[in-house]
Amino acid sequence: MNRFLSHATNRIDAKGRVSVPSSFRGVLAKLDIRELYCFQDFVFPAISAGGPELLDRFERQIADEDPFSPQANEMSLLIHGGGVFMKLDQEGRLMVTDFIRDFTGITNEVTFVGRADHFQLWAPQVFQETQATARQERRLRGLRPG
Amino acid sequence: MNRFLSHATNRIDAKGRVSVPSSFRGVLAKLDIRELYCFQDFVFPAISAGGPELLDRFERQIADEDPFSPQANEMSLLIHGGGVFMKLDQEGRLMVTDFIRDFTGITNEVTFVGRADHFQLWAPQVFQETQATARQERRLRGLRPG
DNA sequence: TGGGACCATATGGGGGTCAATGGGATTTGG
DNA sequence: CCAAATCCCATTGACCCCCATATGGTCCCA
Repeated sequence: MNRFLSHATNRIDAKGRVSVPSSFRGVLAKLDIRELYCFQDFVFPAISAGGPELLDRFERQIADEDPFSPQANEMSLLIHGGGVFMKLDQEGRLMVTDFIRDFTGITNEVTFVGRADHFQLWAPQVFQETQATARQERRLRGLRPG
Repeated sequence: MNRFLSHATNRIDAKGRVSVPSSFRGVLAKLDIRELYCFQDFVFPAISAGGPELLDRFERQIADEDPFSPQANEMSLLIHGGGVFMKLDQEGRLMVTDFIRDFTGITNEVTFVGRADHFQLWAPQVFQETQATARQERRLRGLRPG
């Protein structure tokens, strides 16, 4: 598989680490991603993680604007100030830093959620509720496929 | 890493010093920056800090305009009158002067914010709020990439 | 078909290394 | 000569390499 799919919840250990699901690590290996660009999502209280080209894409978007404009300044505040590169340890674990905890509300467990070209880190209960809400809204709009 | 990313909050000690995050110091070393050019940001209540070439870039921009124009005059007022050079001590700490405190509202703690080619000093709560607002505006503009 | 060998993943923790912080001692500048 | 800035060292705590254990699943063979 070459994209991130499904979701799984893992425990954070006493040192603040959590295992990234094996299937996600497999995708990372296949895409040759050794360092994760992680940023605070613009819409949900979740951390999004993907390859460095994700940041490149954002920066190209900034470069298309006047570099001194408030909009460019604001965008940089989010993708640079709200983003960071992280690495997995040898066992494929990730440190759950305050950068992640403060923004997501994660405490003891992490729900990993596949999003095709990247994946996200959620507080389990927040993910449950948000997904349920999204499903509900979709049903109300009558856009449910199938 | 060769650019300033992410954010971190450090305490100001009894002598008014604060540690610059290790990752930022690493970038400074890699870019061979020994002296910081610090200036009052044009958009946000934050101090921006980077290498001397930052000032050079601003001055070149002034030089491209009519030197007696109001715009050039105004720009000089900001980058010269609102700027200063600073150095880190041996442990990588920075004196938090009134120049910094008055403009940012910083008192006990400093949030360091990466901005790719420079970094900023914010009052922690002001940063939180400004970033949240930026995220909100981005959402309203419907410009979410990805 | 049931038991057991084998394997992969998740989890736990020891111990070294490095960064953040605190504070005494010394120097510098007005 | 005094106050502030800087140097230097000690302490604490966080992170990371490395190895051990737990847990659950699959495959093979009797």
